Amino acid sequence: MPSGVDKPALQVLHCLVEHVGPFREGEHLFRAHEAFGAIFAVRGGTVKTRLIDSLGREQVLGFYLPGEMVGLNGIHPDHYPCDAVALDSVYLCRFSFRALETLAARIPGIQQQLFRLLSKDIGVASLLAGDFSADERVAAFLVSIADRFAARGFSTSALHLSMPRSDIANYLRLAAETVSRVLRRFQDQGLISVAGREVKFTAPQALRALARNVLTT
Amino acid sequence: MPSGVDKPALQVLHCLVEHVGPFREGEHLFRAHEAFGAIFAVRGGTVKTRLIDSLGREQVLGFYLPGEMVGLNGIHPDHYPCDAVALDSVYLCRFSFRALETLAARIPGIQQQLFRLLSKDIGVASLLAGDFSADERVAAFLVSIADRFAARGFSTSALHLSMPRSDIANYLRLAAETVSRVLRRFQDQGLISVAGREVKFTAPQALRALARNVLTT
DNA sequence: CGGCGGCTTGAAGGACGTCAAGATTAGTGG
DNA sequence: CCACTAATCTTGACGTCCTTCAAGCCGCCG
Repeated sequence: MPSGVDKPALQVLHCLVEHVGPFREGEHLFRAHEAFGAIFAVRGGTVKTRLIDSLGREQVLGFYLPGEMVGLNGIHPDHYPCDAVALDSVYLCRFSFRALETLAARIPGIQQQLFRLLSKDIGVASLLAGDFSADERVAAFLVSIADRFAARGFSTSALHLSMPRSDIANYLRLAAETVSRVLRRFQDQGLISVAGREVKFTAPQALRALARNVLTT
Repeated sequence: MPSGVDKPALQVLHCLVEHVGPFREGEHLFRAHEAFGAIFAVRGGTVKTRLIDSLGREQVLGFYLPGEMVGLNGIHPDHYPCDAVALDSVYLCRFSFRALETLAARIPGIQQQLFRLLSKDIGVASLLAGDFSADERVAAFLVSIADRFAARGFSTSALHLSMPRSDIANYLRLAAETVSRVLRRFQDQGLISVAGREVKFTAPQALRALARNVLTT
């Protein structure tokens, strides 16, 4: 996770880490309003975060792939601001935040890294914030997932979506039918090839061009 | 600003504070990509933050009223991620961030406060993130501005919008014409009374009911 | 095999954007 | 004090993108 942390610091870190899992599809890592106690690094599987509003409607906030951190946004009010749900079999590293925080006071690298991760989460919301077309949103979503997998060494030409269309649609603030139609059109245009949740990139440049407006904002 | 900071700490703070201004309408507090050096507290006037994308289009990110902090989101990459522009005559307190950061290492209250302010900025984006109707967005905008003024002791029944319709529309991801139409309809429905940039709240409960879905997310 | 949930596809309707033209206001100089 | 200009704001007509509603399809598991 941190690049600028020396060896003794890493050894202290190991004391804080706890391997947990597996969580099965639909199980909760934590729930909204629970006391904030830890942040999690995904080792395997996929996690979605979501919020249920007063009318019972779900709002998908984000997806977390292997190598990414979940739960950071609970720091402020000392309780988690959303649910975290496993989308398939999920394995995690659990970091006790109390210990991490006191550690941060002693090792400047840690504190900076926390600030960095926090700030990064602010920027991610921009995928939703702008007034983008359905095409741009879906393209940006695919590119974003692909890039994050690629950063962890997975294939760059194909990927598996572990979430249903309805979750993608909800996350992108579109109707599930619209996502379906856009994927179909992308396939007809030769940009991708879709079979259920398996996606192959046949014209990655064109897809990236569509996504550019969204992701560079 | 901080409630849990004792008196000697406040005295140190005074050394970091520098009164600046006035900035006139259209003047920049800072610009995107500039080196990050300070955060600002608004003493008087209104500030908007915005981003100009590669195609030259403006994206309004937020408005800052007296008593609020601008520039926090520049912490991570060590340069400001957006422009900050005065909407009228603006007076500020300038906090050198380097000094603030070293101070934070010694006084735990400060560090917590910084984390708190950072996390708060994450949540604000939710006004834009959801798929809300134009009515809900405009209502939420008005309520949000009114509440923030109220928190500083200003009138709760009326307010002055210091930004043009186009900025409101851009911020809410709507067309300026739509904002105009919604305000007109709100007035026809007896919710508010609009005269240019002056807004009176004639049925605050009803307006708040409209905004609820947006703000409680 | 039969049912169920997720995915796809089509048709109709609505919400908002765009375009274009006025109305109002503020600011400026005579 | 008044006329003139230039933004800003409003209002209307029309088009478009996306949602909604409804039905059919596919794969999976009992």
